[in-house]
Amino acid sequence: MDSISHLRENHLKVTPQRMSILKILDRHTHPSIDELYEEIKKDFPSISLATVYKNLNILKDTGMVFEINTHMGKPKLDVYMHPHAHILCKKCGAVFDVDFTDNLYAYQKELEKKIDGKIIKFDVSAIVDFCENCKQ
Amino acid sequence: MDSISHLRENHLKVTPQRMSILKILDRHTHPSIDELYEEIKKDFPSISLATVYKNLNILKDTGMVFEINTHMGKPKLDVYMHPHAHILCKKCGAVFDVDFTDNLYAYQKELEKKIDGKIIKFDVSAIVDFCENCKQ
DNA sequence: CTATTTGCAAACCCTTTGCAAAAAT
DNA sequence: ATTTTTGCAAAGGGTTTGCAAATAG
Repeated sequence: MDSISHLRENHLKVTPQRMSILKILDRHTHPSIDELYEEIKKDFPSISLATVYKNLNILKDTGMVFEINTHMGKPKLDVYMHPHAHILCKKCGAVFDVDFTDNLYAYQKELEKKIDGKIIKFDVSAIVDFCENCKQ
Repeated sequence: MDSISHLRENHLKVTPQRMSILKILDRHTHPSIDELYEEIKKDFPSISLATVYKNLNILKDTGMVFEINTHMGKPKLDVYMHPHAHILCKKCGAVFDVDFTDNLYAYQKELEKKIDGKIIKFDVSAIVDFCENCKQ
């Protein structure tokens, strides 16, 4: 579903600042909050950091946006897309997306059976010493 | 490995305050930092919150202790034990441990093959609307 | 026209830091 | 004897809040 429909469904107004946040997060570069802020300022030089925080909180409440705990440095931001896991590089701090596979879906099913309930979000991160780029 | 050996290996002194933190985390009740602080004060009424923070940072650096991002409310604390995943209850905020199974190990192997590297920590959390206790 | 959002500044945490005294090795 | 740790108080930094003006629906 596109961002605008998602906002409308949640009775949220479509403001340029809000759309800019979503557009940047849709790149899936997983910025930290201050990196996002710097990026938005390119389009909205006068945007307030408070506006960014307020929007992030609103978008988190709808489940559209969430934070990734990297266990090192600042948390990174992500927007919802089809189920995916994250690879976190300990060296450079980058976050990479990886798809779920049958094995992971099978574990999810196993868990749901075990707890007799539905998993509404499955958060999977693998921390590695070096990523592709850091291996050089 | 027991806590004392782990501390010695990392050239950390075995202080009563530090041991109290580890003893409490070993219960795997996943307290937040302030819940941990309240708990420690039962044993050390005069302990400083700064001491708790300093110890948590030191213990995180060794990989012994880490934070769980619950995506709601404050982060929770955990100590290392054999590979396990977490179930996070959206209703009450509680964190429960669940074991890895073959399916999850298989996904881990798949990922390691894909990235041609070793996963040093595999962080898996399932968020549910209600836990056992909240279903009532 | 009404309700939400923005931007600013101030307030409010939570976390870290500096330092002297105490404790561990 | 040396080094780390503790506890206190102060500083720091990220996040939230209140409010008037601007904007979206």
